[in-house]
Order: sequence, then C-alpha cells, then structure tokens
Amino acid sequence: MSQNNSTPPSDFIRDIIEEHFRSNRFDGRVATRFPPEPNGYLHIGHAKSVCLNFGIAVQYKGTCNMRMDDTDPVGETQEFVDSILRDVKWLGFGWEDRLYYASDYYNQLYRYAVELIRRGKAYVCSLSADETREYRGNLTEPGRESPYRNHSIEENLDLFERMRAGEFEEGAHVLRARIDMASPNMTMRDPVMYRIKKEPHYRTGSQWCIYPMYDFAHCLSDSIENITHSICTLEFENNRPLYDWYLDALELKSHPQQIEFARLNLSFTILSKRRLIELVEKGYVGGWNDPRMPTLAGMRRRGYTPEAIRNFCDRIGVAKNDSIVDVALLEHCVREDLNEKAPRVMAVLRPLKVIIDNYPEGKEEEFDCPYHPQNAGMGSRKVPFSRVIYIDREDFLEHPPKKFYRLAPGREVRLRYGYFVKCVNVVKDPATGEVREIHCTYDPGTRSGFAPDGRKVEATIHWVSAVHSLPAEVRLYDRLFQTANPLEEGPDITGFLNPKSLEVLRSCRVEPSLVNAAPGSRFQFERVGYFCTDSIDSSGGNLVFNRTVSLRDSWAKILEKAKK
RNA sequence: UGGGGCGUCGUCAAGUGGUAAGACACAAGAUUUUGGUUCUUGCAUACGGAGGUUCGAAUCCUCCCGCCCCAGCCA
Repeated sequence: MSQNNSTPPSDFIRDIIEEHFRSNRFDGRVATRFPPEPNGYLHIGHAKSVCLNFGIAVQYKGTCNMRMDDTDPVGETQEFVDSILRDVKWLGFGWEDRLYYASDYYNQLYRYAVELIRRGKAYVCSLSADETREYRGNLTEPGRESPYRNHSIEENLDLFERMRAGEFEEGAHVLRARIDMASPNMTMRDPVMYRIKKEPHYRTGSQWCIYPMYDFAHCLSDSIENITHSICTLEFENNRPLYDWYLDALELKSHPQQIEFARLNLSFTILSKRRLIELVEKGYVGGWNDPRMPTLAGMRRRGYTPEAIRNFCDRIGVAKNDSIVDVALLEHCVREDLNEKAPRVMAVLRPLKVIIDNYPEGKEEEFDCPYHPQNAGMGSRKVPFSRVIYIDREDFLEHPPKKFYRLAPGREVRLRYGYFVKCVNVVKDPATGEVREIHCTYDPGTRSGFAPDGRKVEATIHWVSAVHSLPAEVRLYDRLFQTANPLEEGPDITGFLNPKSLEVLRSCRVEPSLVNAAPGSRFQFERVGYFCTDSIDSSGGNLVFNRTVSLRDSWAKILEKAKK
C-alpha cells in the first residue's frame, strides 16, 4: 500500500494548532490559506505548502482558502493564475468558493493605510530609493530617521491621496510605516507600505498606480479572511514582528498566528522561482511543463501521480531544519505508487532483430499476458508472437561477463510469457562488426514458460513481434542537474545541467495493445521503467512515451561496482 | 562584531528528564516467468562541542562552535 493513512501527520505546526484548541485561542477554529504569487508555475516545493495548508484544513475540519498574492503587477498574469488553480486541483485539493485575490482588497487596504496615517503611524516619504537605503543603516548600525517622518497627518493624507491619483512619478514618494529606524530587526526600520508603479495590473488594469507591499498586504489579507494560522517559510521569520505590528496598530480583532517552516530543497534539483524562470526564458528546457522541470505541470507530464507527490510531502515531514531532501525519496514514492497502478506492457527501446529459425514462416500465435503480476484483477491482453521479433540490444551480449545472465551465443533464455529460445547464430556487419541480427531456435514444448524436462533458464527477457509491433518515440528523462546541490555552485547554475537529462529514442517498438493508449496514461514497460504517453505529442498514429522513472536496476549496480 | 532561526544515522525525521521511532539510501540473504515487486536481516553506546544540575539528560543550565535568514520602492 502506498498510502499510510493510518497515522495522521504530526509536526510542530499541528502541535501549535492543538495547543490553540486547548487554550481556545481561535474558538476551536482552523482557517489556513495557500497564497502563491501568480508570477510562475507551482513546483514541488509549493506542493509541500499546499499539502500542509490544505491537509491541516481537512484534518481539523477547518478551511483553506486559495489566495493569489498579487500585489506586484510586474510579472503577474492570468496564465499563471490558471496554471496554479489547475495544479492545486490536480494535486487533489479544493477550495469550494473560497478563491480570493489580494488585488480584490486594494480598496480596503487603501483605507487601512489611510487609517494608519490618521493614527500617526504612517507617513509619505520622498526620499529616493538610494537615499532610503542609506538612511536604513546596516546590520550593525542603526538607521536615521527620514526628514519626512514628522510631516503632519494632513500633509501625509494629502500626499498619499495624490499618490493614488497619479500625480507623481514612480519613485517620487512611498508610504512608510512609522516604527523604529534603530530597530535591530531591519524589517522594522520604517518599512515601505505602498510604492508608485505606473504598471497595469492583470486584474485591476490601470485602476491603481500605487501598490501595497507584501508585509502590509499579507497580514491584512489574512485578517480580512479570518485566517487563524498563517503558515509561511522560514525566511519570513524576521517579518513576523511586522506582521503583528500592522494588525496591532489597526487594532484588528482578527489576528492570525504566523508560523514558519523550512521550505523544501531537493537534491539534484532547483526550486528557486527565479532560477526556474531563467531556465524557461533562456530555453534550457522546453517550457514550464517540460518533463524535466520540478514544476507540477512538468511532473504531471512526466507521469508523476498526485498520490505519489502527496505521499512524498507526508514523508518528508515539516520542521524548521534547513534541509535538502534526497530526490531518491521522491523517485521511490512514484515507483511505489506506479508499481501498484501501472499495467505491465512490453516495449523494446533499442531493437535487435531476432529470427527464430525453427518457427514456421507466416505462423502467428497470441499469448495471454496479465497486466499485473500480483493483481489478476487488472486483467490481461493478447500479445502476438511470430518468427521475427525484437529484443532490447542490452539483453544480448556476444561475450557476456560473469554475472550477465541474459542472451548470449549458445545460451537459452525465456521470452516473457512465451517460449524458451536459444541463440544459435550472430550476424554482424562485416565492416563495423556491429551485431545486425541474431538467430535463435525455440522449444515448442516451453509455451507455458516452463520446460517439460524441468530445465531452468537464468533470465526472462521482454520482446515484441516485428510485424505486429508499433513504432514509437520514447523520451528518456533524467535529472536536470548533475550536482547534488546546484545552488551551492554559484550564480551560474546552467553549467551544471545534465547533458543527458533527455535522450530521445525514435526507433522503439511497442506491443500493439498500446495503439489507443490515452493521453497521459501510465504503464510499466516490463524490466525497463514507468512511462506515460505524452499528453501533448502522442497520438494513435504517432506514439510518444515519456519515462517517468526507471525501475530499480540491480544489474546496473553490479556493472558500476565492477567499474570501480 | 546587530537581530532572528537551526544543529539527532549518508539524507529526511520522531523524541519535550527515564535510558535513541520510522522512512529513504546502503549492505547481505530468501522468494520470483520483470536482475521489478515482496519478505528477512544488518545499519547512531549515541544526539555540534565542553562543562554543570540530577539516581538518571538528546531533553534542564552555562559557555563555545557551525550553518541559514534580514540592509528590494520583490514575495
């Protein structure tokens, strides 16, 4: 069983929530939210957050809102919103009618800002961006107060209204919170609340030319939605005092608890949105849904199941340790899920022609092949057999090393679900010495897969009938990066891309049952790996399969050890 | 050299004073018409380090060391 639903997840966040139940801090209510900014696609790191926030809501019979944190018009688009909604649904979570946008709160937020000015807790500052930085001081020296800090409330009200009215150029003024320029916490040194951006917003158009900053908008959005637990990642820990400051300054009754956890890092993978955008924009991958991308769209196209991803998120846990999860765990989770669900099928990726000399020309047979070795309920299909078949080149070696027990001259193996065949001749290209085809004889008495005389065979290999099989393209995907921690390698990660992250095989042959394989359907190619039909490029007349993940391969391990 | 966090097996991660869960990885073996699956077994005298409190400490105290985050009018 791939799901361990017996024990509900437990972690420090759930501990805090349960403590809140005991102290009745939120009247027994649990309301979370998933607040992505629609400026990119969701990736496996977001999945961790989605599973956490929605998972908590389900577990404690609360709610989890979907909210677009769209407070910066630059880079935010409806396309990203659509992709985010699609991906969260695909992962298996729903928000009913609770889809919200920070941009829907712009009026309310503006009123809150005005209220802060009225309370003497915010002011319009006309320092330039550079000056603001200088005035802010640094990690060891306190900042200096802005010369605009003590302007009158009336003056601030007037200026802020004119900022909104579009009377000033970008950068001319900002609205700042009046907190403490000497705070050891940099985020409390009179943070910017609003900046002027004469940039159209994908939802509000040109209605606004001032936009709220994250710290101001986020806590208030949470408060407006009556969120109880505002879960975010570790880098916002420094911002928590500010989160609380805004809510306290406005004396809001709805005051959520911000809780921070460690974001997901995965070995051999990059999960920085900035880097992912770079990979897409510079063309290192085919797009956000390239099967090599750690995006949910990419993983979906690659053949990952939502169940595997959710299970992965449960297993990695939630804590505050800055950690890097081994990508092998993710791969284990898909294999575990697909092992149960994927029908077995035969495909030959690098065909080697095999002629069965003693099998009558023109004769055909059909073998009944079960779709799953441990689950008869998945049924079976007929697989045609004839005199000429293809096997994988990897399954034949003219000069086999010790532990190789597949086909070799003079050796007998079993064809999966079929006869025993024995290699009697090898035909090579006289010029190159490359093996062109091999000849075998079969034992008609072994149709059951066993020899009447009880003799054993060391290996069973997969095959496909030459005339009956279908041509197919197979895309072998591997890890995008060669190094375990690409981020550690400095600013230019593109030099660490794995040149073999994609290998396209165009002369593959697959068994005929795959002729109408539905887009996105998943299979195990026996002895090779898990594959799915490409949801974009595959069709009945042009089959294209993506490798999700290979099978565990102990033979490859033996080979590697031998190398060393 | 300010502030905020974090340090338990190769990688994640339980543990909250009573004598180190689990998973992945790895290793060995069994079963097997996938060198797959499944199963069995092994894998931290030890919890960043040093002191201290205690009958007893990964858990409490002190000091030290290491790593991460913060000086966007990004989120």
